[in-house]
Amino acid sequence: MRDVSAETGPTGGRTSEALRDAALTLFAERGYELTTMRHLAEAVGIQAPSLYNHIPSKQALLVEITHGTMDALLRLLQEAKRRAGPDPADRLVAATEAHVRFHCEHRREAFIGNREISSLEPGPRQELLAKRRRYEHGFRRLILDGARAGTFTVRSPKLTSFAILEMGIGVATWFREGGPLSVDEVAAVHGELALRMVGAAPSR
Amino acid sequence: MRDVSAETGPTGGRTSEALRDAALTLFAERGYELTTMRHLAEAVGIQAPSLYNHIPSKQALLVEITHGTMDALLRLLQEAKRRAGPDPADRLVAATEAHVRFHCEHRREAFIGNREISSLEPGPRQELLAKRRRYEHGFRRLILDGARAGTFTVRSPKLTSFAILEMGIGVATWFREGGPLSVDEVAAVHGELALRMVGAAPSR
Amino acid sequence: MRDVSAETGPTGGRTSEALRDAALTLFAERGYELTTMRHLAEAVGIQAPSLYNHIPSKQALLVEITHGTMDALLRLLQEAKRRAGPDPADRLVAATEAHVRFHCEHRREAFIGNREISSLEPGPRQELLAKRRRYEHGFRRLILDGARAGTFTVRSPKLTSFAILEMGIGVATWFREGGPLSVDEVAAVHGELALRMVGAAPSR
Amino acid sequence: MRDVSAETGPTGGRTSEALRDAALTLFAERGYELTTMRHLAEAVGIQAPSLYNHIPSKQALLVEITHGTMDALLRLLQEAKRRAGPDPADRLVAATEAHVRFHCEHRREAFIGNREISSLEPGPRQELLAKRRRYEHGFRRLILDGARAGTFTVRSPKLTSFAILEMGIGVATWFREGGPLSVDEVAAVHGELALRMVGAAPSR
DNA sequence: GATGAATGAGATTTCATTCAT
DNA sequence: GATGAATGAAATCTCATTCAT
Repeated sequence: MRDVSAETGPTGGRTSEALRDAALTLFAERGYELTTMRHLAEAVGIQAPSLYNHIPSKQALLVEITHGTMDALLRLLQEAKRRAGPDPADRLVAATEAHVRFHCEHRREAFIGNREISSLEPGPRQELLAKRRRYEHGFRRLILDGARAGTFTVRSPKLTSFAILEMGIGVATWFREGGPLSVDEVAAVHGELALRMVGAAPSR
Repeated sequence: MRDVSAETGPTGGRTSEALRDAALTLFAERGYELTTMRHLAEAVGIQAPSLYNHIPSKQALLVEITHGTMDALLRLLQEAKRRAGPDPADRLVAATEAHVRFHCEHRREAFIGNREISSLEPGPRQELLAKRRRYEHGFRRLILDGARAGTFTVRSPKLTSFAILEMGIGVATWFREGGPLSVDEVAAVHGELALRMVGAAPSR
Repeated sequence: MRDVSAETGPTGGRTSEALRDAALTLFAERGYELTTMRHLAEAVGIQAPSLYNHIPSKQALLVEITHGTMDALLRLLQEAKRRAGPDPADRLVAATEAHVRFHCEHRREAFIGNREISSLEPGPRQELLAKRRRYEHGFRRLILDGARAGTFTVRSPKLTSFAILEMGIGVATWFREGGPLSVDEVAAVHGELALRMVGAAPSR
Repeated sequence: MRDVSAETGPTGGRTSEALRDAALTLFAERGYELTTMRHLAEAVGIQAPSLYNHIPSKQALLVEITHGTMDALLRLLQEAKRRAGPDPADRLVAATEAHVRFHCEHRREAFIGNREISSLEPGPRQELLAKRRRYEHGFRRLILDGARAGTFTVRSPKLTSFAILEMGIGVATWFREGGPLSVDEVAAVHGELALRMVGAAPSR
């Protein structure tokens, strides 16, 4: 499950890890703007200026989190497609489940990646939005492929892929590990919802 | 469609209205924290301190926007139910369409209402979250009613209502008046998606 | 007892009187700087800008209070001397009692007149300090006269007059009408203390 | 004579000391409200925000000064009693002289401690007033003891202790080191005045 | 006499960041 | 790696006062 922070970079010390974790929690809870360097420093047990031994800036921390998250999602999407085989329905379910799973298992990352886009500086923001578009296009292609094959019936592939992604993103808002619903259950429900949305649910 | 700004308060002058509008645009674009009083003042054409002749504080502006929005949604939901008659499918479609319509027509309000919850102070935040829960419960009840009547088949009413709401909320992110899709189209697509999600779509 | 506000000027309306009274109370309680025009306006039941129909500025209000107070004290001192006759002891007692009486009966004025000197602008401040010096010199002369006549024995006429005045000023801090001590009692005690201080107390 | 600044706190650096000194001078001269952080910073030779490396707030600076002063006075009173031995007259003179000495040698502290009470926030203000009451009670007890022993004759112990304290406080207003009167002289005069006030002055 | 709206000046404080140690 | 001190920029908000109505 260390996927996301895999490319953290050179600084892999204890404190650097703790800092990243603190940032995830604090950015998710209070938001990027309201999280101060002092908050982060306190969470790690050092003084604020010492943070600069671990990161170049507060913005860099956000960039790393948001881009790391988006990169992980893109990777997961490719992986799901590869594993799922040729059947359009199988592929859509696999992709949807991977999407939802990530939003359960990396709630904070996902939450930040969606809420704090406007806190990114123009450069990183544009790049992130580009990645998001790539990600969405990946889903839309799945839908279009199924439609062309006659397996899916969709009125608007674009709206449908938006809807599938969006409802998965929403999971990060409320999902709680150890809550009434397991990751598997949520993923399965969303997989079936996606199938229904494209008109390919097994007749009951 | 003036529902949202109905409870703007006593100061109904030209400037007060302009201020509210500026806040909607700026809060939506740059976020609450990054919008300064000076930005708002410039948008209205007065000096920053003069804003305090119209609002007691920046936070009050946010509270009014977020709560006004949530109140409007709650009203719209009741209205949709009343108008739709007794059929569960009709009711769900009406509610979903109203939900989506609002998120198209009041993009800024909806966007702020979802993104800036963490910028609210504890009191108003808790109250807003309570209203959101009430809203979601209203949708879930529609689904439960349809399921009990045998019209709907759902694995998880809760997840399903979450998903329907979430995908509607997402619309506020990308919808653009005058874009390729009209409000009616988006609402219709979402209505059908909702129907499919509860297993009640007309066989094709 | 309207002595103090005798030279209030042309504006003698209901509101103007109420304003002066409110200023006395508020300046005494919160201090000049911490009393805002809004506070004063609220106390009078109008809006802040309307105050300017009654006074030219906040500072003018303070000037009027402080100078009015000091003028009243100077007048009272002359009056006491005139009434007391030629005996040095009688004169000192009469002056001390008048001093103390005023600080009981015009607590707020006296308090402000002493505490807010530094809130006066340079011009009025210097003038007020000059009046205070004149007032003190008046007392010192009483002591010097008694000393020259052999009635009083004092090590330092200056320090003694300072001390007598200062202890009277202190009364404004704690005296409360209707409290355990009457004005007459306080005045009598201070009169005797003054006499003792100059070594002219009746042998007991 | 370093009593007052004894509890300056952790930051004992050059700047912190200079800041405290600047605050004493400026608060005494212009008053707390009219002294800005910028004034303080200029006096110390740094930028205003840098002050917050040394103190948590402007108010904290005032609290430290006023409470430090009152604590010092309470200590000095105990000390004077201890040193003076059992004779009531000796004890009263010792306490009065200590009181006056402090007001000569720590004019700024004493002045601020008396004038800026209303600038304190409610909590610290109440605590300070409580300390002042304790201090006054200490003096009053001296007088009551002497009266009970038959050494003193006083009409009102309360008024008398008020008067003795008040006249000492007044010294802080005008005393100037290097002026015509030395600390010793002023203290001696006040000691004798106190003795006369309680009717215990040596027959001349 | 009163007021709503506006304003210029300014105050305290926060914050990300730098730097010498 | 860590820190205390410092800083420039800036933010929200207060305040006395003005003015047209």
